[in-house]
Amino acid sequence: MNEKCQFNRGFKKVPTRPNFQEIDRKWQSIWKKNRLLFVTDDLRKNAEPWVFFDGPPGTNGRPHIGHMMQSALKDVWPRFWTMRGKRVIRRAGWDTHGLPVELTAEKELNIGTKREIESYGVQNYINYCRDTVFRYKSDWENAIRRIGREIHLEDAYATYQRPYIETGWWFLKRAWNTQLNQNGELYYGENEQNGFRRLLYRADRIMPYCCRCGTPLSNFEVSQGYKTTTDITLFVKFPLVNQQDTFFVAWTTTAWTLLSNMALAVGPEIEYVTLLLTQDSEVGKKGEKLIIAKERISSLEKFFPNYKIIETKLGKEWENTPYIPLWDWQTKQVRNVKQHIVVSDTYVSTEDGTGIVHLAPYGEDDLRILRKLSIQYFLAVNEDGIVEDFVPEFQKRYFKEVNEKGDCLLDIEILKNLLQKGLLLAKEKVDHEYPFCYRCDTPLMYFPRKGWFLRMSDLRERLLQANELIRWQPPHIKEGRFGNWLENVNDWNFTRERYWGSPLPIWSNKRVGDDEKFLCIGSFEELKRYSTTVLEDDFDLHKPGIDLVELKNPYTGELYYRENFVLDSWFDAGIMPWGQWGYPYFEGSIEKIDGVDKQYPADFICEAIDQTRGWFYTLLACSVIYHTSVEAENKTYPNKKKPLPFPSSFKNVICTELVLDEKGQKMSKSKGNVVDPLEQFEKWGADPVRWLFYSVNPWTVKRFSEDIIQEGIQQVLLPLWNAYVFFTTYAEADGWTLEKQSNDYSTLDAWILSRLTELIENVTNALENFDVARSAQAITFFLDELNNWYIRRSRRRFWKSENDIDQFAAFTTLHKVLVTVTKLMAPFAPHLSEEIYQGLTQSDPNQDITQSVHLAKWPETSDIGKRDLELERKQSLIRDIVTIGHNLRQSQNLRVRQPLLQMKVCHRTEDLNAIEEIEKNEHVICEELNLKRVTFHIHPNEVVTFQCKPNLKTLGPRFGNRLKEISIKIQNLNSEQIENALKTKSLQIEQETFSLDDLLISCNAENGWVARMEGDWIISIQTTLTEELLAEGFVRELVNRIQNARKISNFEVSDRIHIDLWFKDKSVSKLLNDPLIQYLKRETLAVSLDIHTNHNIQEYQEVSGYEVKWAVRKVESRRENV
RNA sequence: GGGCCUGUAGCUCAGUUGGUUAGAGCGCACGGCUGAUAACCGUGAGGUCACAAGUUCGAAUCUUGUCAGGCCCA
Repeated sequence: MNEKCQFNRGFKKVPTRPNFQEIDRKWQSIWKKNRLLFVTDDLRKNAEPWVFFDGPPGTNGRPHIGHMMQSALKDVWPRFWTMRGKRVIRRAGWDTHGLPVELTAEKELNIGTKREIESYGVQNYINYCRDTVFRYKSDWENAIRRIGREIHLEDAYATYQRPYIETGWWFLKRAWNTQLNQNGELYYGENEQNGFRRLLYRADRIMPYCCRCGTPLSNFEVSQGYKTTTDITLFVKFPLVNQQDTFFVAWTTTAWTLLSNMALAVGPEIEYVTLLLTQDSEVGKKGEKLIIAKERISSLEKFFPNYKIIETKLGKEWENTPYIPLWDWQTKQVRNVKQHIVVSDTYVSTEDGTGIVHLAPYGEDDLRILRKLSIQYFLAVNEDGIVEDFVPEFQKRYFKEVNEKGDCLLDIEILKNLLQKGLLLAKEKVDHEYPFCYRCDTPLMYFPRKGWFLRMSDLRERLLQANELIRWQPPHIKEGRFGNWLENVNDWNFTRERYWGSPLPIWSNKRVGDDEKFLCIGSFEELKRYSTTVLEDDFDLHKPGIDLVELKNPYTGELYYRENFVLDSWFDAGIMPWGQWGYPYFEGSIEKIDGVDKQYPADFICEAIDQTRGWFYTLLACSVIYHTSVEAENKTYPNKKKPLPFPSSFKNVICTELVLDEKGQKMSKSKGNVVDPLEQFEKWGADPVRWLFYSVNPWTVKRFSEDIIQEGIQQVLLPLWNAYVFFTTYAEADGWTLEKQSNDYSTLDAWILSRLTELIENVTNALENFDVARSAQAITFFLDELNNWYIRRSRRRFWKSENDIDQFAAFTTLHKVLVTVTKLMAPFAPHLSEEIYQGLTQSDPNQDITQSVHLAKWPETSDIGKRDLELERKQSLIRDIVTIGHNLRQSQNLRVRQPLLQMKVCHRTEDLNAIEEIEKNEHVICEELNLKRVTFHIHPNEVVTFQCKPNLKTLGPRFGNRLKEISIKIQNLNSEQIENALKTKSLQIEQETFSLDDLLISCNAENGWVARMEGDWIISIQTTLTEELLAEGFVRELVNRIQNARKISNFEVSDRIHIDLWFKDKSVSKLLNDPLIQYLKRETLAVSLDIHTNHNIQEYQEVSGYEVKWAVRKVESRRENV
């Protein structure tokens, strides 16, 4: 035993049932008082690092049970690797910026629009946000502590702190300096290289925008405000240039966007037909030609009853065809001539409309195509929703102005205007889902807004390559959800037009067009250098202060003004590997020990699956950018080469799934089925709740059910505790101490130690592979074997007997097993493991915290010895035989307390080795099955006779009408022939060969016996009961009754008793001969026994068919008497 | 509409490159054990492995399709 034994005080019996909550509190306070985590850090100061990143949770709500699953899982591997000697820095972090915080603040301040925020005062608003941030922090800390997660909370990083923000600036400056050309070549430097473009750029992007609130909305906000509305949709005729009376027909659900029509889009491979109208109608005069997609004809025919198709062309053949704008002022608004032409793009479909799409800069795809083709555009409706003055027909109108009937007035007027010009083919009212502002119910407008982007699409290949280096659990995420996302990755718009966030460190000279220049600032020091005003060292980098900072180019003297954005809080999260240390500027406490280079990349992260597009993605994106920037630097400055970082900032990741309620429903406040984690910890204790999360794969959707918690207690935690109670009970009773060890192991000892070796292998292996459920299963299975075979079988060895050495060996074995198991369980059930481990090692963590199980060396197989597979196989043979024996007893209704004379055992292939092995364990079988003896036989005919029936299912198809004849032959086989067939596994009758499948073999025992063939074993048990056997059975029943009486009377296991017995039928006492009386007394620790013959008692109870009454009482305990 | 996942006993889930009769726990029924355990053990009942087709000597497992549920995205 390598555990340090502080002083040998002997073992103390422990309560039969553990109080999990009390154990939690006890150890949490000891760990805290003795600074376990700090001591751990100190001990592992020079050890090889194993890196864990804690994804920063947002602190704008209370932690729920799903977060607790995260905590439970995140806690396992740092503990495991610490025990294996690695240095694992465990530092918590908080995600403190972003919209959720602002929404909380807005709600509480009862403001909602940017204008309201401005009038409340941006500084006040920022202060308020900062205060809300830590509103829930203590709830989080309590929950994390309560579950027993070991992590530095007192030293948590927070994304709003200056060092973290500065890391973001450092990072963006690197992205700014990193430049790529079309061949994928890299350059690194402040000045833009010819033909290269920066990873960082500004562009327009379509945002859902509320023109009343003056705010773009996030996807989440948009999804809350969908409503069904009725809109007028128009089929509009766009006349072709130089082709009289020929029109493209496009369909739109937002008439007002026609004012900004820039182009028409067709699908390149879609077929378009030109229809000739052969009759005047509402849609047009006879002779007019209309171009629509061929597939749409059937749905549009209703508008033009008489037509013929005169031409069919593919979309791409129409490319670049010019058309006449709907209003002539439209041409004047842009300098570029390239507009009002047909373009082709694969996003066009023929599912609705005409297969021709009108493009205006109010849609994501529209803008993408316009930008791709360098088509300049103008906005006829501004961000306030007002039509610009250059539109003479509708100037100053609001785009969603409605009348009493709810019709949109602007749309109607546009309709009328087009009708007048003969450019309207048809109109339809359509119900569809349209997003409204969830705050003020204003219809949203998709509006192009400026924003800053990271050029992720150019880094797609690098992202995919980095992903190759990651091990995903479950594995399908890698190629599936995450891989697909990377394949289709778009540039990352990482800026927001909000207030509470890290500020974008970019300043602009605010000139128009190509003359606009930017300065990207990489640190506070750099900011001070360029600033026109003096910045104090405690200057807050947040808005609004930062907005007021003006920069001056020292060479040109030109002034620069801040780009008014804050950073996406996902960006904050993505730079966490560097941000948590304030890299490269900040020198803090832990990070001095070793910098970011050793704490990168993470060996392990673990978050919920919804992070695929969240933290998992931004972490990878940032690490790829960083990796690329270092590569670019090395290319540009070959003399100063830096080591290339790992392309991904994490190597292994577990994606956890949702935790549902007991019925499989999503937990939600409105349903009232939310489980409060703290309540659960108080109800069950931390370890039982933790175990729930380990027993099922974390990456499958799981239900939170108290039944399963209870199951874990019953199957794992209580069995472990019970084994511990057993050990301490007898160690105390017999004064066994660690000095009385013996390696003189019995077969059973060797067996359980061999099983223990396997357990170590399995648990270690599973944890190394991030497969927590497998390790939990292995532990569960082992504890069952320990309790229900090893301890049950060895019980008597722990009682005081003449053979001290064997008793010592038993104690030594059980002690070793328990110490090892508690170490293996320490990462899962830290409190219970510590409690038991301390009880077993007799150390005192209050004196020396380094004796904690969490600093123990992780068990290795070599600590125990080699696995003995042969021995394990033999033991399982015995258990098989016992099982068959139980089975046979049951079939004859012979309870185990009734002794039987004999069992015959035979192996049907005459496996002498197996038989010999069983023979050695005859006593075990006798005890388990309450038999007088077991005999072993080589020839089955000594045990049973065989009978055989044909298997008609297999023989039928083979023999057809010969079946009857064959069947008779088979039925007439004698026992020896069948036995022979069993041995050789085939049978020859005349010319036909039969396999064992063709025969339904059964066996019969002689009279007074019952037999069964199971697998290769043939077992027979004698069922005849003699007088002596019945008497013995009766006594064993009495023992049982008296033991129960002892228990009911709460006697100690070592208490000596006196027994009184009364029999209704006085002759019964004759059954009890002296050996049986002695047996009865020995088994019940009775020092005396009276059988009353002279009495008159009514309340008898039936035992084995006899009327009996019994009573017990305690007598002075004198152990040496027994 | 697209992508991914799931569907195995009444319930919760295992099932490892395709390979004997598909497993465990809970629950149920019956029986048993108890000088650690108000606990436990044994036995049994309970499965067309969602459905269909295909590949194969052989499919819960591989392929395709259908159905149902979930998640993400549009």
